[in-house]
Amino acid sequence: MALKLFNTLARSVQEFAPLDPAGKKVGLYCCGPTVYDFAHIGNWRTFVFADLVRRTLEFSGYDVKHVMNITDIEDKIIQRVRENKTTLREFTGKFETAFLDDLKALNCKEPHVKPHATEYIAEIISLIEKLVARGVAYKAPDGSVYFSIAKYQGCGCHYGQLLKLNFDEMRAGERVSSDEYEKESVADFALWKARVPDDGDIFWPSPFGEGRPGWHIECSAMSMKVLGESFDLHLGGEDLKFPHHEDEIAQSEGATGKPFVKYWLHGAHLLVEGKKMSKSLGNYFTLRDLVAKGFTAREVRYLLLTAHYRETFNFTLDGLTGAKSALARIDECLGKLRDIAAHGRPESQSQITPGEVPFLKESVAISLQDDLNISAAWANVFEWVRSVNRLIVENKIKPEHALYALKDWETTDSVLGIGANAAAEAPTEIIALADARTEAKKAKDFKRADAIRDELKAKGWVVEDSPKGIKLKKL
RNA sequence: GGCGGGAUAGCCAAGUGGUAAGGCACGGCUCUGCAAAAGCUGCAUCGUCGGUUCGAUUCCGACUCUCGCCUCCA
Repeated sequence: MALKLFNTLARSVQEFAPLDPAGKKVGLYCCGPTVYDFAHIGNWRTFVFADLVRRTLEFSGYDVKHVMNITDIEDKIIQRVRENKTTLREFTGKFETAFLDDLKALNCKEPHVKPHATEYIAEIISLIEKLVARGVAYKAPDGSVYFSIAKYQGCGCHYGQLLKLNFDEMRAGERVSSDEYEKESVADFALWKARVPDDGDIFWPSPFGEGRPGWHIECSAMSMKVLGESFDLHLGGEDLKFPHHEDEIAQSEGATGKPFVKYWLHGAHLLVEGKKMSKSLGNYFTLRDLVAKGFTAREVRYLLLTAHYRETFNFTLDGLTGAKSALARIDECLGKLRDIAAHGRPESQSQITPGEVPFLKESVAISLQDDLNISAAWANVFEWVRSVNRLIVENKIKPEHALYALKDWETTDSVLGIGANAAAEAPTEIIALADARTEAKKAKDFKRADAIRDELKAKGWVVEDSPKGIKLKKL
């Protein structure tokens, strides 16, 4: 079964076929962060989605080159650099580091290439020159360079590939009033922004005069430089369809005359507690905020991965608590398998073959190949967990079966990226208490045993009895 | 105003023209000294109104509500 993905260009689910004639190499570009602040949970949904796309491609056997840009020059950045009386590099460096730390905490695979806009000024300038030479860009009286949509369309190019555009019906008035630049047409967008006093020392020389790149041009310049003039996949949040991605297409195809990207994938936004996230509503969370509330990045990743990427997802704190329980169910099952694999169960008399332990990786692969149906994939996982638990109860899992099941899980998890729970080592004080409880139990002093159990719970540890002894788990 | 998504149990969320996956929460049973974990088990006719059909939650239309883009935005 082949991988199928929803291509915004076609507005439909299509079978994925890479540009590579050998059908092996895949170029993947995802619009990265603009580093002016800590990324919020909505941003993370998109990056976790991108990670799932990459992992699914790799799981399907493709050799993926994953590129994610870091936008380190932009209006808001300049404004904040000025407000904070710092330097561009220092300011953006801080948030880039935080971003990459969080990305790692969420177990997102690191992109192979992370180009910075400020390191691609030369490529950006040469791309703009190409557009000017082809007559689809012009220099305005204010010194900025704009992309002319009319000229572009005049060349027979199609502007509006990702969505239906109707300029007559658009709220053009608002655009004009909010725009301070001297464009020929309201729909035109800046490729190069002329230096203004507020920019301070943040500018670069260019054949068009001192200034800085516009917002969209960096992605065209960097993606084509790293992945070629035509590449396979370009991802981003749904809000980027227009104008950002549409403008990227125009700039790129306007310069090269070649198709820019074969498949465009867009991730939907999320709501938090049923409402649009906003700082004033108090439902605006960064990953750090959630960690401070006692949740783990692993739980956040799981929760972000419970819904289909094209559906608006309602992210809630209750949902995170539920994620903790759901993960514990998986961890519990894996822990039992590890115990069996490690110690064996000599009393097991069953003559089952490994084939009786259900396969997981195939069913998950099939679910994900259907336009990343992650919800169905989790259903596969939990059905597997129940089957395995049942076999364990029935004493039908031998060490070799457990090893086999764990291997199957490991392969499956290479695409889910949930990983193992960081099993906390109990401190000696806790172990001593647990031992005291065991002694009390032996003496049939259950009152004391229960009191110790409550004490352990108050200290954040749960003690479970089993035929093989006690087990301590961190709450 | 233009364009595009949604509305499925207490919550989150898949899916299908033939009476609805999975997770969380909740109830019952088994196991347990009691728990926990685990197993078994119970819990929805899919926003409203029409239409097509032998039959619709699934297709079509209308309506209501809701979210997004059109302006910086994941």
